[in-house]
Amino acid sequence: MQKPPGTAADAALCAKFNVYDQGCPARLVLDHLGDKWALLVLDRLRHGPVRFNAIRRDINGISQKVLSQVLKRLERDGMVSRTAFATVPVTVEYALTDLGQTLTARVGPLLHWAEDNMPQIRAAQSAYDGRTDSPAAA
Amino acid sequence: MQKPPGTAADAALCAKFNVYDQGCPARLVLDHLGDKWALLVLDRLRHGPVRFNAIRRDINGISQKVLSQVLKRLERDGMVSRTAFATVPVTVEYALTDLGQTLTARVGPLLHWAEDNMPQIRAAQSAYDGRTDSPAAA
DNA sequence: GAGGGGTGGTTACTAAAAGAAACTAAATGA
DNA sequence: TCATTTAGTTTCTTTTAGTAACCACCCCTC
Repeated sequence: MQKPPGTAADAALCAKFNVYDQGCPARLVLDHLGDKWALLVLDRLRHGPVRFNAIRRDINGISQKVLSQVLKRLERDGMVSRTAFATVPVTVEYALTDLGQTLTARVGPLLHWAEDNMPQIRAAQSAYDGRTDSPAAA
Repeated sequence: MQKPPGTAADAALCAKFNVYDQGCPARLVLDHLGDKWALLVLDRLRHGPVRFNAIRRDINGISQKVLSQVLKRLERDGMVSRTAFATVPVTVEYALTDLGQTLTARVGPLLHWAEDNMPQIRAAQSAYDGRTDSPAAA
């Protein structure tokens, strides 16, 4: 056993910008960002404008309802623009705004990280599940 | 009105690593990453080891249950290490693993982005809510 | 020696969200 | 005539998230 850790004084490091605070506006944005679908949608739009059903087909498993909700939220937050074309049937195109592009630049690395580190994650999971004291080892 | 957009050919750009695919292992990780609490916990651990109740106090609004679940998941995925000390009462310390640190390096910018771009987001929300055709303008 | 507080959780209950499937409506193609 | 396309909405069911209470353990004060 190691010796007990230092208890306090590190909380001060998180005082400048309180994403940790419930009332902080940044927390409201995080609520939208902390959503796997939103992350995927943002990344899907990275290469240019995409139509509703194209996104739906590409992001395997997303429902129409959720996609509709996510897009509406992202549009409201100014990250995505919605453009309707007078075709028949109507064509709706979603694209990243300038703001959305600066965000997506930070979302991409996160998604790539998951892809690049799958072996380590898999190994960690196996090790964890194989541990005698793990909940998985019943 | 603009002219209709190009329909296909852009789907191929997303073919190399399919985070978009339901079965893809990276998608499973994304399911954990796409969680506001996980993002906050990872960021909270950035400055060094922290104890359970310290995280709980700092991350305003998180419940014990959720924190417990998130930490367990992050530990299983090999991003966080859990160390119990033989103090009384028992002290449990959570810290980022090397893997977790490479991830947190990408999570931080995302959180900072939210903090830095709040004015733009607020403005976009006001503009959206004030639009005559917006759902908020009933 | 009876409370009050701190440690790190788990368990039950409930409120909110996600997911599946059907439906809208107008027009095109078979 | 019927299926398909467009972009969604509506309804219903299942899953998840969150709230609150409780557990055991020990220290300290009163």
